[in-house]
This record gives sequence, C-alpha cells and structure tokens, in this order.
Amino acid sequence: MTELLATARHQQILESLRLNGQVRVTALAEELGVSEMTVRRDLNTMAASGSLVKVHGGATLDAAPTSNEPGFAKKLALELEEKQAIARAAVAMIRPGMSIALNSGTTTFALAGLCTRINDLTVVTNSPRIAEIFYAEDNHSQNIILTGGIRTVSDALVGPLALSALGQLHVDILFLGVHGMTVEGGFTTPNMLEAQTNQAFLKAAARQVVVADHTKWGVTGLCQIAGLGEVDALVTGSMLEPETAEILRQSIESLVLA
Amino acid sequence: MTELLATARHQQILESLRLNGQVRVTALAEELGVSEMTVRRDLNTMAASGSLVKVHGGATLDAAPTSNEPGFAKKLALELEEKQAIARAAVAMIRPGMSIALNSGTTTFALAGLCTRINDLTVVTNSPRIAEIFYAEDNHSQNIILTGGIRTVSDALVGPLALSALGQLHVDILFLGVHGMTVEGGFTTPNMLEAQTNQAFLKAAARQVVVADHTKWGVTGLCQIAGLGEVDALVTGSMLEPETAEILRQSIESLVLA
DNA sequence: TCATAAACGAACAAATTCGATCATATTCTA
DNA sequence: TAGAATATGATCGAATTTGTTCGTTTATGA
Repeated sequence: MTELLATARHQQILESLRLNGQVRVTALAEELGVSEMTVRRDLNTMAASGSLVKVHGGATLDAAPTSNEPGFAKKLALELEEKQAIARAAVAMIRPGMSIALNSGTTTFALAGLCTRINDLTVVTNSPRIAEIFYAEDNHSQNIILTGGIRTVSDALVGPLALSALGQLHVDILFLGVHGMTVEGGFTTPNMLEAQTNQAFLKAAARQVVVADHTKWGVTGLCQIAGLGEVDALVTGSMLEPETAEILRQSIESLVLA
Repeated sequence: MTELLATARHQQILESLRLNGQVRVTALAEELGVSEMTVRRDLNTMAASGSLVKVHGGATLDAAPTSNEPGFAKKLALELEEKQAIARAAVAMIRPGMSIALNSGTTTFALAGLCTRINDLTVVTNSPRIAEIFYAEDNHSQNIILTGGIRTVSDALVGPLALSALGQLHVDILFLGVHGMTVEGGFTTPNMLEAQTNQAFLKAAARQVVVADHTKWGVTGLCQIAGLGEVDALVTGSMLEPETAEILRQSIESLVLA
C-alpha cells in the first residue's frame, strides 16, 4: 500500500465512517498502514473540527440520533444571558388574556419559558419545541395553538399548511426571532420557507415585535422577512453599539435595550 | 459481526426499545454479544441520561419525554405485545413512495416506530409525539407533515386548524387508532374534537385501516367516528373472540388478525 | 407467608484503549 | 545543504471498559 498523505487519510477515515457508521482505532491503523497513535491523532484533529465524534475505541458520526437537533442546544447557550434579558423585557409587554404568537427561534424559546405562568394566554407558534414547553406546564387556562406544516432543521413548521393556518388567525402581539438584520436588508433568515412563514406571522399580528440579540446586527440571511421600518418594536441587548442603536431608532418606532 | 463501540451499542438498544417498547437484559446481552453486566451498565448510564427508564429485568421507554401525560406510557404498556403485532401486520401494507396518515394513539405510535426506515414515505399525523419519532430518525427521504391545531390530553392536535389542514391533503392509506368499537356504535372515541378530526382523516384517505387491539371491542366512547362498514380494513389481535370476528367479518371488507 | 429462581450490583481482575513524552523520519524553508 | 518545522512511531503508566464471581434483592407462585 502506498503511503497516504495526512489529508487523504482523513478523507478515507470519513469515507469508512459514512459507510459503516463507526470506525475503530485498531482497524483503521491496520487498514491505513499507520500506527494507532497516528490514527488517534487524526481522530483528535477531526473531532476538533467537528467532522466526527470520538468515543472510546474509535469514533462515530455526529449522529446524536435520539437527542435530535444538536445545534439547537448549542445555539441556545450562545448569548444565553442576553437572550434571557431580552425575554424578560419582552414578557413585560404581555398581559393576561392576550393572544400572542412566537415563531421558531432560540430567543422566542427563552421567552416561551417565561410565559407559561401567565393566565388566560393564547399562544400561536410554529415550533413544536415551544409548544412542548406549554404542554409540559399544563396550565389549563392557556390555549396553545400549533400551526401545521413540515418541520425545518431549525424546528420550524413551514409550508402551505403553516401559511393556511396563520391566515386564519389573528393575535395581539407577535414576537419574531430573526437570524440577521441590517439597514439595507432589514430582517432576514437563511431559510426561504421560514421567511415566507414569518411574513404570514407578521400579517397575523396587530403588533409586531422583533426579539434579537446584538450579534444579529450586521448579519444578512438569504431571504428578507421585512424591512426595518415594517415592525413596531425591536427588543435587543444593551451591548448594542450606540451608533447602531441610533440607526435603528430612526427606522423603528420603539427600540428596547434589555 | 464486527465489534460494536459502546456508543453504537447504546444506539442499538435505543432502536430496539423504540421498536418493541421494552428491552430485556438477557435478550440484549445475547443480541449484542456482551455480558449481562455490560448491558446493565449500559442501561444505567442511559437511564442516568434520561433516555430510558430501568425496570426489573430490563428497561422501557421514558414514561414521558417531557414529563407530562402520565397516561400515555401506561396505555402504551397495556397490551404491548398485541399492539406490536398489529403494527407489524399494518406496516406490511405500506410500500416505499406511499403517503400515509396516522392519527394520535398508542397503536399508531407503535406503527410509526416501524415506519422510520421506509424510504420515500410521506406521513401525515396530528400527533406531535409521532412526528417526533420521525424527526429523531432524520431520514431525509421522508416527508413528515404535522397538522396544526390545539393539543388534547391524548396528544392529538384537533380543532379548526387540524380540519383545515386535513381538508387540503390526500393520502393513500390512513391508519386509524380508536378507543372503542361495537356493532351499533361503530368506531368511537371519548373526545368530541378528536372524533371530528378523525372523520377528516377518513375523508382524506383513499384507503381506511383501523388498528385496534381486542380490548377495544365492546367499548363505546362518547362520539362516533364512523360505522363499522365505513372503513376498508381492520387490523386487530388474534385473541379476538371467534364470534366477534365473525360479526366483524360481516361488516368489514378485510379483517386481519395479527 | 414462604420458597425458589431470576435479576441485581458491588468488587475484583483482565484486557483494551488512551495520551503524554520522547525518539526518529520526512518535508519545508532559507 | 543546514536547520526548522512537522509528521510519525514507540514506550509506558493511567484510565476505561468488560467479564466473572458472589452475596443481596426482587418477583412470583405455591
């Protein structure tokens, strides 16, 4: 067997991994004609770059077949404190008896956790994960409405069913999580179907509130949901740069720094 | 059989658990080619991480992944073997490329667990719990459509949104779980909204298959879903009494005893 | 209630795997 | 070509995993 370059070896390890679902250090060492130590080093670097997960004896794909959506927990941890602060500021806008809408997102997820004790609340969401929070709480004075549809990787129900459902509903306040916002691009998301669904959310709400941490500023996703001036309020973190805040204030009626 | 990594073993245990609803230490030890002690240790770590619940002799599915709905796990355990047999008989009716519908119920839940590997399958369901099974499997050739609506205590999405969604869809086969069936009452359920939703399911399907274990016979719920003769097939357990089977055969085109 | 068999888990032993470290070989750069 | 940087191999003690034994606990039927 000819000597393989390190990167070629990595390639081959990945291939074997995809083929068998798992690889063992000992088997790879023999297969590739290198020492076990080298294989371990390879696996370490590849694990560091996230292309596989090391386990005792070898490595597996990042599968995480049971705990689905590994990215979600990670995203939720990002800027967690800020998200919590934003959620606290947003929940102050809600009164018992209101109907609200929450699209799928980590910030709206955090907000949902603060809403379970509000009596006589109606919640419309396209996120099974958010709906689950309310189901678990089991507050019988609350009405949880899940839109239908097909689920995207970011836990959002989208598509014709979601649009049709949102077309039949009207809520007092929408809290909209977004992926990016810029002056030119407005509020954006990388997923076209989610953008469409979020637009339906906007139409269904009397008052539109975007919730987004400061890292979203300057980010542009593939699809625009709305222009900056098309929403009623923006709740974001207090570490937003002053110049940015000034720009936003010119476009948006109400800017809340949590 | 190549040696399995510890994590791969855990995955296999989970799969077996989802498939059968329960696992036994002795059976797993033989199946996986490891000692019983190792299986126990696996179950312990998996129980600690919350992915299953240990019981004497083996393990079962988590009572409730998100802690609510204590009745569901209990119902699932009831007549478990019969439900599994019914599910196996029902899954034989499904071909790759088909679109199927599953209403909310423990028998349809068991059936869903057997469907995750069928390629090119479209599944319509009003049960977030059933949808979750498919999400976790992450088979990208499958299309999972969740109807919208309000969730009942038995994990069914119902109401105008569910009806509207089902009005827009057409599937090849509906597998319908019911709460009771009698000659006079037909197929029934205790929840009026679920009855209405299930009727919408019936309308949306080219072929209607009721799945029900033998204990459902003689039970009458508050609301009728359909008369006995209004469905195309009934899959039920083989311990159904012969006289009952005879009566059913007179009304239903196809009676399958699993 | 008691007896019995199965299941359990603690403890120990054996085998395997891991990674830190150092020596050697190869490649890159000046 | 010399020297540096990098990649690889080898060694060995530590950590992990697995199997076995054996006393204890649990389930079940008489």
